Amino acid sequence: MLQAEPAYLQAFVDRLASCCSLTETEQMAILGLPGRLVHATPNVDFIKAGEPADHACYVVDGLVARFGDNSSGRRVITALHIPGEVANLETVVLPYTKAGLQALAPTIILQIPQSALRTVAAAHPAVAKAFWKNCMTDAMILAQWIVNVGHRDAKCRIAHLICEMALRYRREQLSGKVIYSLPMSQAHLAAATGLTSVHVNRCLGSKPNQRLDVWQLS
Amino acid sequence: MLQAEPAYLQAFVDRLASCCSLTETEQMAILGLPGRLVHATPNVDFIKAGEPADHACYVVDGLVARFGDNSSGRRVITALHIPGEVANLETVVLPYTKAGLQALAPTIILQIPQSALRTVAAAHPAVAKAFWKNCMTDAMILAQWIVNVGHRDAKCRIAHLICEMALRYRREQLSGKVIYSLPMSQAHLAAATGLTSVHVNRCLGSKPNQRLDVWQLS
DNA sequence: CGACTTATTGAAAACTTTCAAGAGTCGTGG
DNA sequence: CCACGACTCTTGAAAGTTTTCAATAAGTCG
Repeated sequence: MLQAEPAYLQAFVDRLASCCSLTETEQMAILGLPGRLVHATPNVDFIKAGEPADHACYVVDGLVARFGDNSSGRRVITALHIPGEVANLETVVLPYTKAGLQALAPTIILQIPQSALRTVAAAHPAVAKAFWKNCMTDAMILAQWIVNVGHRDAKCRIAHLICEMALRYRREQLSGKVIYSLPMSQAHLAAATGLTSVHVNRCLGSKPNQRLDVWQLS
Repeated sequence: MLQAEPAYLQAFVDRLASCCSLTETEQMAILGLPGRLVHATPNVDFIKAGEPADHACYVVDGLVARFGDNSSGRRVITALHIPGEVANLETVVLPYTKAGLQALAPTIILQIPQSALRTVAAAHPAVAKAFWKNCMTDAMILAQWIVNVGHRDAKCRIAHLICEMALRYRREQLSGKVIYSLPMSQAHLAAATGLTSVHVNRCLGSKPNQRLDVWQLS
């Protein structure tokens, strides 16, 4: 397990630095984190619910979903993670997760050992604070998600999800327009919005040949 | 603003210590936090959405709800906080909250200045970690809440909320039975489950004189 | 008592799911 | 190159759930 060759983690550092000030040293400490690149197969959990995670999962490319489970066996998406995000940073303080992690499309993950993350956080209080803040930003997104899936009708849920993801992808874009790919099936969208895939399909008001997976907002 | 006379914060320390080891010194540092006791009027925001919070709100007695807002003006409960919890500990790293905080019943709040919390966290890394962990526990509850309001039918949502609160109150109880009071109106319950108050009423299968606010589970 | 909030009930309307079936897409192997 | 299987998307009709609207009872507090 060597240090990742290209600076995959630069996007993560940028994300942290955009809301916390980090010194050069602190940024280098994060960039120097060791990691192992793996491919995640779509629709197969690469982190299983209930098992301790010995590494955090940084999304290099693709799309990752966090799954919960309603009591009747249906799988529920509670969060999405796009490239540049760590899907389970909370495991640094909470090693046992009740949620599973799964790629929705072919995805590249950088596995970062917990031990390395803890070492960096302990050595650099500002980094620990940035991690904490990053986790809380994710938590605010969870709260927004509750409003979305619990208190809006079907069309608004879908529209809101698409717009939320637009905002999250925007940080990577230079121009005013946001063009992004959301490689989810309608069934995935249903699991993320608390609807059936049939109803998602109807709400999308689909005409033949309409595609879900590329969106452009101005 | 003197140090709170009785050890109101003992319950919070116990909560933190139950999942993180904290030394005597660290526990004393938390117990020694300054604070001001205030009464919160029910159904009036004591923390307003969008304003920076210069203090964290520790619930001494009563019940506090965190509110979001769906786009059509309906208020939505995204979290509940019972005595012994800090309702907005995340403001230590995220001073601007998009959520409002409101008491659902007559409630006593201990306002703890952010500056004091930051000082303690900076001086004691273990305390900072405990705070972080406590925040992430709340975030896991948010994820569970998504499953509940987004992916279950009405009866299950209500039942699940009542059971969840039972588990959270249980830590305060000595015996095997859990007896607790959940001082929410049916309209509050509706805002917490994503239903209408009319439907909550029907699901409770109410007969005359049935009371919502005291539950007993064995 | 009187004003206010909360709880209750019915009937119609709206929304969403379920079930079932058919069509389109994609990658694999014969 | 085409057939096949697996998965995704699409559509209709019936059934089920939840909301809306409206009105009445019950409870709380000054």
